[in-house]
Amino acid sequence: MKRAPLPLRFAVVAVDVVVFTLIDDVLHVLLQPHNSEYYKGKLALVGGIIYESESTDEAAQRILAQKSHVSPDYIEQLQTFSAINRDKRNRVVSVAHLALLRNPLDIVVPAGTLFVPVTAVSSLAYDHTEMLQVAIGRLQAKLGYTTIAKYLLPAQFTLTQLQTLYESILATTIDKRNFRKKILALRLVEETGERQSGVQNRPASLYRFVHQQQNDFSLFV
Amino acid sequence: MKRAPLPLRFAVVAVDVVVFTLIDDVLHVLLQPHNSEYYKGKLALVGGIIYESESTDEAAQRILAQKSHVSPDYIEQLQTFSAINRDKRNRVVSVAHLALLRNPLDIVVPAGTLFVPVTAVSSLAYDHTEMLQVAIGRLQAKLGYTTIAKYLLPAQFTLTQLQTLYESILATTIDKRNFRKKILALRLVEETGERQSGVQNRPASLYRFVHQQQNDFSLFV
DNA sequence: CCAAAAGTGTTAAAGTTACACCCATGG
DNA sequence: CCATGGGTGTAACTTTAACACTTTTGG
Repeated sequence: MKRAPLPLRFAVVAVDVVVFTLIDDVLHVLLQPHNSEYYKGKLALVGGIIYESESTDEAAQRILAQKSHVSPDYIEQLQTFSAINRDKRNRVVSVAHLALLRNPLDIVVPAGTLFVPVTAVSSLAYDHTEMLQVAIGRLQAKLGYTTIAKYLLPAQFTLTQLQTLYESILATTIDKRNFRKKILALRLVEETGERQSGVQNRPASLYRFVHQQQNDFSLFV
Repeated sequence: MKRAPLPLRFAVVAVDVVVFTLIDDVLHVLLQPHNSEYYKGKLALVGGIIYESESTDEAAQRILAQKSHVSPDYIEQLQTFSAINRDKRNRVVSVAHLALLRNPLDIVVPAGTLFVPVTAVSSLAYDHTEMLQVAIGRLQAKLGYTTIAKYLLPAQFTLTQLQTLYESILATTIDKRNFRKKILALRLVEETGERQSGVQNRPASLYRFVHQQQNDFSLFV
């Protein structure tokens, strides 16, 4: 009779965070040089081991702050990655998170840490390339039925900024008139009464997201 | 200066599985009496500790087979639950899974284990009530844009069976003509050429799901 | 012939798509 | 006055929603 394998009593539970932000209307992800002997020369998502005293969401926040000085405007759990050899050193089960950051340029990140356009990311350490793919898919999907975009824009923004965000992240183009009709008809945003200044063309009206959470519409058919 | 807390070196990583199945067109969930000193008298989802040699998905399959003799037709990861006191005995991080089972009546489950209509479930052990809620929400959402329903129906089924499945799980009613038009227009299913037998009314045509995965339509606006 | 469920079409309303020009501002 | 991006309406088409009767079978 075969002996049953042992329960995994000493699992390392980690979190990894895919932090997205917009720089010049282009989606960037926060990356760091990994600090292990393997995967030499590769970049990795920001991640680390959870403490006894915190949930994975709390761990994600803490690790982001400690390792990258980033304090995201939004965070949610993405998916747990548990392939046996996903980390070549130990058995590590990692809970991946998706985070969004509004003002990347206000942050002084540690040396080596950087924001990379997602289209320019080549292969990352561990299974982080897969995590990034899952995160991009999730962000794209959620743009369609939530107001998650608000965590990538300033408190006040123009409808053109909002449209450009959608076009950039979804890699499509959208008709300006139809986009504005839809967004306004759904009452996702409201005018602040203010307008742009310091532009050398007609200043656009500034909008804000309406406060109550709105997570059940459908922007694209 | 305050000492930093210790990394969690001895986390227990568990899986819990929400197994859904249809019995008499009603959604049921697989439950077992828990076997810990706490939560006396409460039912719990099927769950257990992962092995060193398996991913969480593999663990979910194994634990289901061992503890409930169930071999599901579909399984996916749902969400990871990591609140510090979610298990009163130890720090346990649990990766919840959603599973679907086609033929519950073919299975002889162990004594105590049972399928309970989801509407009849009261409070479960641990955070399993929350897991069940998340699972129901996920299943409902996925009915709208995937062919996940196929894992709850026999290989051949009538359009009425399919519609009843939707109505039952979504707790709505649907117009028969509109439902059939939509399902057929999307080419989600095709006629097998066979018909019902042994019914004392006009026998319905039997359909099967078209093979290729279809995960990007929208059934309900 | 009766009971039971299967199967089928049309119309009005709503929503979506495609498309082009004038407006306001700063320099 | 020019360059730049802001802002706006309509018509064709597609999709959705509402609605009731005839058909086929077994008993």
